Amino acid sequence: MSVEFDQILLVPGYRKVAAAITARILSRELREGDRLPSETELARQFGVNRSTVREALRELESGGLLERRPGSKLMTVSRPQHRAIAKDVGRALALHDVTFFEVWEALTQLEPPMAEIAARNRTTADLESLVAACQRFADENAETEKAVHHAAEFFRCVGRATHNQVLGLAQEPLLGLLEPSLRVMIDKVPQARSRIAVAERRIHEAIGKRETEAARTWMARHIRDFRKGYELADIEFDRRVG
Amino acid sequence: MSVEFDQILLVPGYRKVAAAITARILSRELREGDRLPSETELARQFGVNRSTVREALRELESGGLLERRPGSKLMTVSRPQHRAIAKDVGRALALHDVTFFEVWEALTQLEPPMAEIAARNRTTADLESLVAACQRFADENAETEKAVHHAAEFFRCVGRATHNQVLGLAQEPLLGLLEPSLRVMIDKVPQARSRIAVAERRIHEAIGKRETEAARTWMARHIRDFRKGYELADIEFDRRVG
DNA sequence: GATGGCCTGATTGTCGGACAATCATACGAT
DNA sequence: ATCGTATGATTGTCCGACAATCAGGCCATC
Repeated sequence: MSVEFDQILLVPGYRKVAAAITARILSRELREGDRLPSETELARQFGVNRSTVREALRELESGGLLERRPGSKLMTVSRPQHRAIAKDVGRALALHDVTFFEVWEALTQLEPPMAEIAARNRTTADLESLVAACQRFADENAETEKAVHHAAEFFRCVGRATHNQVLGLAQEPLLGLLEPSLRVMIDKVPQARSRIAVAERRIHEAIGKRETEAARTWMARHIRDFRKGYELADIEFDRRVG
Repeated sequence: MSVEFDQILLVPGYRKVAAAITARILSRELREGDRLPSETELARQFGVNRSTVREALRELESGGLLERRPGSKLMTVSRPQHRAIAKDVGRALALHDVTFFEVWEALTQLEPPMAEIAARNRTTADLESLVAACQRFADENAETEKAVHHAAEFFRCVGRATHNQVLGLAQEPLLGLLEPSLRVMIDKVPQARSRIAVAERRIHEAIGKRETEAARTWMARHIRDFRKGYELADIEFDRRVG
């Protein structure tokens, strides 16, 4: 007869403290903008040393659950912003040796439906920011850095226009990986800038007129163009990003 | 004439240390499995106190870049695992008051293409684990908890079968949110279990025969069924998840 | 030779106390 | 009302300390 014991795990104090505060935030007892007690006070309440509290705070801080308003020492509860989350995800993907192809394939699947949904759900304000983003790309695409940034920003506007936070967030890490990919391609392909500008215009026009099918189609074409760009720039498709 | 100064930001030491180590990991100087020097040694190298190093380590640890093999004190470099990342993302979405509908809509857009890609790229091993997951759901769905878990696990198998890490990771937070949604629905809808079982079988059969269109279609139906389930269970669609 | 016991040094988790720099706020001077 | 100043609170960093645990070597036992 074989006796087996469960692994006994001893959780360090700083993680217990972090878990306790996290639970309070998730249960909404602590709401966004609420100020956390001082470190000394927390140490007193939890009955641990201030150093232990500080280690716990670093965990929450890097998870985005706490933040400090610029130029202030007080820590306030915050909802993790999409960009911050995306940074972590993008980093993870880069470390997993994600290839250009994988990023492109994901964009292929994700973006056209998003354009369609955006065409259905966009508000007037969405449309305005979409047009503005398109305009910014058209106006300031001389510097590689600005061009890349504005191209990604256009996608973000589409994402917001879907009014679906899940889709918006799912897209974000992709854009984080698209930027470096685009950076190495855009200057090698002379016609890239104009093609992007045209595609963006078609897309925002379709979204503006609520033409769902047209929006999807032009977005699909837009993404296909990226692939062509990579081929023209002679970038191997199984090269890893980042 | 207006003079404007950039905001001067003083970065605390623990964040500089964290950034320095992170950079080493992202540049692959530190590779997965490498053991980090001891805290005392790091403190010596960076010329800061051990407490400062520890706060930095907590940041990296919660970001998944460092981990401790169970029952060991040594910290080793690690690539953030998908599940860990997804936990953060799911938490963020929950705090942003994501609704059932948003999760469902995202699944609607994401899963059918994934099934199609899986049908194209799956290996024999993928198919085996897919069949096994399907079987596990069919066999052990009496307990709510197990049923929910196995249902999500089936999606994960499909995700792995796509051989696209980006898609697999994008899907993960959705599953994290699907589980609680499914948990409140599955026991209220008598026919839910059998419908899920049937859909899973159709999907894995299509993937097995590499019938891309059939895989997509059945997956789409599978997701549509979830929506019907919510309606039957009388769950308001704009209720927030979590 | 394999196993287990024992010792030693290294490492982590936690603690207490300390201090400079900065922030928040109230008070007073101009 | 605006600007300085004083005061207390808070954070960032440091130092030193110690128990608990881990890693590895040594040795006796079987």
